[in-house]
Amino acid sequence: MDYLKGLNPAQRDAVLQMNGPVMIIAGAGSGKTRVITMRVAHLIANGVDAFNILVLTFTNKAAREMRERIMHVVGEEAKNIWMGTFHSVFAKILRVEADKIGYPNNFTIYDTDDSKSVIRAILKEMNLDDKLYNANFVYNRISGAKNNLISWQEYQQNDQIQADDFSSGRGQLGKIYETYSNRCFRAGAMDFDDLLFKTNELLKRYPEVLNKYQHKFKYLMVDEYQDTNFSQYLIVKKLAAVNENICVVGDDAQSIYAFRGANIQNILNFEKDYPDLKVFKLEQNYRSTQNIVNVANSIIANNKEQLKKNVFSEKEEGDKIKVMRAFSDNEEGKIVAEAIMQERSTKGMKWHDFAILYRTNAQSRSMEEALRKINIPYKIYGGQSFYQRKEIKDLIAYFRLTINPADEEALKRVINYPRRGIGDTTVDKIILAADQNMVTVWEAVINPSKYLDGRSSAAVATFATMIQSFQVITRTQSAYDAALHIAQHSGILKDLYEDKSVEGLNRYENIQELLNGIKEFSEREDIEEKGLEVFMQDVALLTSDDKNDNKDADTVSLMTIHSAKGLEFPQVFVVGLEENLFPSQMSLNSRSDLEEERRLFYVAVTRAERRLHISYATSRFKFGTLISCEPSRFLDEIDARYLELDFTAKPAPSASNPFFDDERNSWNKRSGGDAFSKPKPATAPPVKTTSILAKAHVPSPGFAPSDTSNLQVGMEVEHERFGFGKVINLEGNKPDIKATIFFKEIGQKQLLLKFAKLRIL
DNA sequence: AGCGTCATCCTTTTT
DNA sequence: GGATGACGCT
Repeated sequence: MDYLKGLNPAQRDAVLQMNGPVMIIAGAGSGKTRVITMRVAHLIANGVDAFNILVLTFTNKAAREMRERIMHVVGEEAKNIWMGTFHSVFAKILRVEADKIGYPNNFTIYDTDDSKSVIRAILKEMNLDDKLYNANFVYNRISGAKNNLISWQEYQQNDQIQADDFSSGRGQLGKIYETYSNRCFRAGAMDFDDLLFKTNELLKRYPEVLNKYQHKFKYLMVDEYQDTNFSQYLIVKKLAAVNENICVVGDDAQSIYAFRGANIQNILNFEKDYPDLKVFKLEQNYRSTQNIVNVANSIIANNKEQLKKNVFSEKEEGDKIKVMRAFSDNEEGKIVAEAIMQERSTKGMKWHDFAILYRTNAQSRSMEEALRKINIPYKIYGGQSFYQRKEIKDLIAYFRLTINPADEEALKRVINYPRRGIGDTTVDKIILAADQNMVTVWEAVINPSKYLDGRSSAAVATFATMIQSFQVITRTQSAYDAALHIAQHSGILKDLYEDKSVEGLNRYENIQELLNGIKEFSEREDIEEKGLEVFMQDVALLTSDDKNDNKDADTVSLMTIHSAKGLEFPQVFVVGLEENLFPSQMSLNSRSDLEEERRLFYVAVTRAERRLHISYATSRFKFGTLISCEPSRFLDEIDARYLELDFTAKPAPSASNPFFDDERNSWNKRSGGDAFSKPKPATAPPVKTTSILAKAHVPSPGFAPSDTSNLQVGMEVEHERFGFGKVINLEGNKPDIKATIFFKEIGQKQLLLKFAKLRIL
């Protein structure tokens, strides 16, 4: 019972409550992971078979770390626990049961890119306006439906949904959803949402299957319960229905995945589902100083929807929270980098004691550049995953196609890469043929003479033969041997080897790295099946940091706040506290979205153990144009007595930026309680420039092109991008009149009048 | 067919 | 500033 030592009374009670429904409301830093770990250990110590325990986590990383920690307490037995993300656990179950719902057990998992690509193809075929039917929008709509367990049939029959779609002019969404579902089914593919949707279908249609897993998983635990969506909620509820040994752990204040369908009501209403629920609240924060906890509390107090709790710290009061202002995103990077440099040397800390957290991935670049400039080692987490790089996806697509030849997205990706003379026209014909004959696309590919004319059919036949040879190899050889064979004989390795550019070299190395990873897999001794097929089962569900984490490396960590959830660092820099960035512009329309942003800020702040720094910039590049920014409203919400303002940063003299006037500087310089509130300077519409090059021209306020039909030589004009100039010649007839204009900043240019946007001065 | 150039859209956030 | 798709040239 050693593991009970070092737990506070609330923690211990939660651990000891083995049976029946349990909800643990765990404030930030309150030892949540520790409680889950110990609770599992306690179950095992009391005779529960590890095979009967299912622990669902939110990330693979969380699952892995938890398994390790449990292993420390209970030993090897921990390996037998079912533990993983919802997606990975139910993908595993679906592989076993796939035939019941009409899928092959080697089904492909489509990632978001695959899904959107399918949607784009459908939109094109249906000839729909891709602005109204933006692929992203459509994807989210379908995803939302699936997360709420609305099938395409139900979608089409639901009056409310149909009314909504028609009133927004998107009446075809139901039809798109239908086609999308059929297309995925034909390809033997499930998207992320299907993994949960189809699990629900399976459990609903096959009571004996449900029964089997209900008895297998006698004890269920769900971490980050506040982030579950309806689909996940229902799976858990069904699995727990017999034994009701369900323990959910979460913190409503840290619910930050509503955009993905997470329903905060799942935690707020848990009590209604299980009347004899035992609730435990963990309120003591062991992570952060009092100042940090107080700041976090003062932020979250602005939210209406929340469970009451009183998070407190008994650690030292700690430093005040430092707020830094920069004049540009690049300068923000610079002051953050310098602050890290200084804190490290004066406090004798390590690089890995620091983390920089941001709202969007795009913000990492300015941080990276600044760190690199003064030689601070860093590592970016998240962002583009290793598995999302083009060359990796290409090779993986060959693997996918070999394992599941129905996989249309994989086929489209590699049928003509490397080049083998099968162009878009031919591919379109194949897909059309498959549609018309109600067969899989692969069916058409292996019988090209039936569907195509002689010339293109020969190339397709060669391709089909190649893939078939890969299938033979894959069935008989180890994952590594098969993978290497495919990399070589597909021509990918050769194609990349011949590219001697720096990027080409890099791509080649990435392929090598993937192959090395597969080799490692092939040499593992803890699994029996080591074929490529088995290796591939997890790949779609892996994310970047699931690969090589060498946590020993002494580097500063950079990541989005979302991916920082569950982590902690001695010193944290939260950057980009600006309106329209954090809170995100997308969140400003609804109260609930804004509250989610606020919870996200809460998560960011509570990552810090000892010292928290917050920064914002008064201008930044967005979509390649410079815009000016206002400090985030969240800064106003923090009780000023916990803050220390550091506005020492001066605009770099070289960056003589026309957009900062003294007037603007002055409102930011006022310190005190309302340091961030703005006397609403008549903010001109965001200042736009086209590039940072000196030649960039800023159009006059209210720039509007004039009617140029009567333009004469000698007139002075302004061009949106080229600036001011004088017309020195006109030639050509009516619609095609060409003007030669001499621009002050750029020099002479020839412009077609019917296209050029000119303002006559 | 294949390649290069131009235009457009984009941004949340992740399994 | 970057990725992706359309279009036009070879």
